[in-house]
Amino acid sequence: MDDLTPRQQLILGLVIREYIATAQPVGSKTIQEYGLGVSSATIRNEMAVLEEHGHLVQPHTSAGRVPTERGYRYFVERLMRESHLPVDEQRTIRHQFHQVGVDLEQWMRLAASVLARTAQSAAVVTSLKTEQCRLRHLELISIRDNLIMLLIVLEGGIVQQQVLSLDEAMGQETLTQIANRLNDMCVGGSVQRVRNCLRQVGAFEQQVLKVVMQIMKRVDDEAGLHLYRDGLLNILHQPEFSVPESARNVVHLFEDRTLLEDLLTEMLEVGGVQVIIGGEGRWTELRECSLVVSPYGVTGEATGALGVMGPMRMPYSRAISTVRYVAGLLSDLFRDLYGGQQELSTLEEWKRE
Amino acid sequence: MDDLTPRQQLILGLVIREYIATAQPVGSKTIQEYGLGVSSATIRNEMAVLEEHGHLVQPHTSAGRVPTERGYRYFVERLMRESHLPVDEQRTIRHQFHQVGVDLEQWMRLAASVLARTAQSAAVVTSLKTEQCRLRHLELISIRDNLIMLLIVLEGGIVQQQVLSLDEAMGQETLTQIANRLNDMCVGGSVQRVRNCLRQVGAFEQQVLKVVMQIMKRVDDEAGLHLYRDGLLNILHQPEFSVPESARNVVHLFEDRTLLEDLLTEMLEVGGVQVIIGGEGRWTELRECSLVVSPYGVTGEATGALGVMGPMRMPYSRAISTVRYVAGLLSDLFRDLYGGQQELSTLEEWKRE
DNA sequence: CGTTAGCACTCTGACGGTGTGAGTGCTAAC
DNA sequence: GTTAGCACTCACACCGTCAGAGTGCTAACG
Repeated sequence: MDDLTPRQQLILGLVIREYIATAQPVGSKTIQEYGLGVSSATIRNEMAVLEEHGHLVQPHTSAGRVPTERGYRYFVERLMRESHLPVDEQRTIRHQFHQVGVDLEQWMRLAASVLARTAQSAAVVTSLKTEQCRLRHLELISIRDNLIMLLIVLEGGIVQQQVLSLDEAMGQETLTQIANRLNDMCVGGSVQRVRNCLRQVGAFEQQVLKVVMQIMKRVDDEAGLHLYRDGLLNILHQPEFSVPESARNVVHLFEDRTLLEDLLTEMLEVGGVQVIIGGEGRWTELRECSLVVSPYGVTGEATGALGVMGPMRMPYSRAISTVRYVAGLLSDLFRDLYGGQQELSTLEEWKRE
Repeated sequence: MDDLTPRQQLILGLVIREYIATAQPVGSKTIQEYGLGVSSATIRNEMAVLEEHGHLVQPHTSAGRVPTERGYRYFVERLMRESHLPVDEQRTIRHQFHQVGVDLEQWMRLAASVLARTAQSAAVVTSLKTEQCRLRHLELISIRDNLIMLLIVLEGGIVQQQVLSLDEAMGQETLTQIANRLNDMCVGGSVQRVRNCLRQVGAFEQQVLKVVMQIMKRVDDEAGLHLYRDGLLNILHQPEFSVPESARNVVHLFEDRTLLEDLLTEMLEVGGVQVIIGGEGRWTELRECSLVVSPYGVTGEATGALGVMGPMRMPYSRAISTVRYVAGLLSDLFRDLYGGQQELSTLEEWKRE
């Protein structure tokens, strides 16, 4: 059903490229100027066919053609040649990441900023979500009399904190001893392992471990997910958002955490760069927008998603290569943190069973 | 120079209130309907005077009047009666804060959300900045072979992390010992105190302490400042931002960290709720907007700023009472964390001198 | 049968003129 | 000092017109 003649493909590709560049409906004359060697009438005929197939539409009679959702989809999947980000841009980006040192939060913020700037779109990056998080370290710090801070470091450098109030005051030394004991028992373990430790300790320790489990569960349920955003302004410059109504719509999309979270976490299931065009029927909220997203991180250990958002009329090729490159770069950086460690800790787990 | 007759004040107040409510230029007839007992001609005369004084302007001849920056300023300082947030709203807000438990980040995020919702504006909250931060705890955690994480807890629960790579691998036990030793020496101290410890330790410890100092300095220089934002959509609904150009302008303001940071940190100098109307000549970027901001936190220990942003035509009374209430609430919450501790730690510092 | 020149047709968007209504400033009377 | 009355000024909405872009259709061509 979706078979177009080579000439139709060529014309469809040209129309889409032209429309992406100009944001104006494309007429047969314009296409003729590309030098296909046929008259505008022929191109009109072909365009009429493409319209029948649902790849193009006219905003009104006697206007040029505009790509449909389906047209873009065909373009992305069959007409576009995948390209790589120019090497000098790659170098610039890598350089920026190396400059900030080893800091997860900075990385993700930078990733959002780089994506936004390079793809000239709005960018979103989720924080890492561990497949099933493991405890790396636990610390109890006295804040004052009966207030203490529980600090948890998870595999891969995620730090979580929680203030607890005690019934009776405890000194820092006592707390450190308790923390050391709990560390010895639980480090490297998942929520289940921590639960198993519950029976072997006193009442206070149980209380602490319960909070630890609660936090680990929260991280597992991605409730502690962070969202780093940047470049909203870039897409507000696009002509499709000069109508206040649609501008508000896109700002809403971008501000609403839940929608983006749902969308991005769903992307974790499949690998590689995904392109969502105009909501693709499923996400009615973003019928005007397209997204290019990709998971990143270390499969099976900790993953996140990142992507760019723009109008349907988006320079897909550039967006895709940017997203792919940044996702790969971030993954490499995190692999250095997780990397060898992963094998070691699963080995440990396996031995104890 | 700024003395208006009581009737002029009354009319100015009514014009501003009406304009805030309707966003339409206000004519003499409209004011007459408030029942002042004078004719529209009289009101016109008074309005002409107010225009001479620079409190009102006409967008064009034969249009109603619109308040100027100066008019709003007069209104805020002399005509508006300060009110409190209704008790039931206060209760709702308090309830939300107590529900999330003790978590700085959640508090600030919630504060932004509450401000945005209650004042129907865009809201900004900066994270806390310690006057001169003090080390509360320091931790070294082995991540793998020669990668370790340095974890620093500062007075008031601010946690900072940094990954370090070592020349030679070190076990967790060694690291813990080193951390304990450093803790004993430095806890409770400022950057200066940490510097004093440098001479008394070995090469590796020196390296660690240098990073600690670097991070503490960064926190002192507010470079690690976080910005929590919410409610951009609220102000995009305002008619003044239906022109794409000004919509972009306000999004830019709201997205640009540096500008907001500068503005908010400047507010830390003075206490109480500040109102900035149309940039007040100094901030050309926000000539269309007004801000209501307030510092919060514990004076002399850790402070931040929060506020709302909207069009000049802003319901100042409600904005001010909201900002004041939320700032007070956050301060109270933090005082519980810092509170008694403050006296204790300054005492400690003093004893050691 | 595919291609093309020619032509009639349609629709948008810009332009200009007109009329209405809101709101003003001024003046003269109270 | 206040007010009624009036002339005046704009913004804005409403129309009709016109040019231009682009189409679809038809008939002729190779």
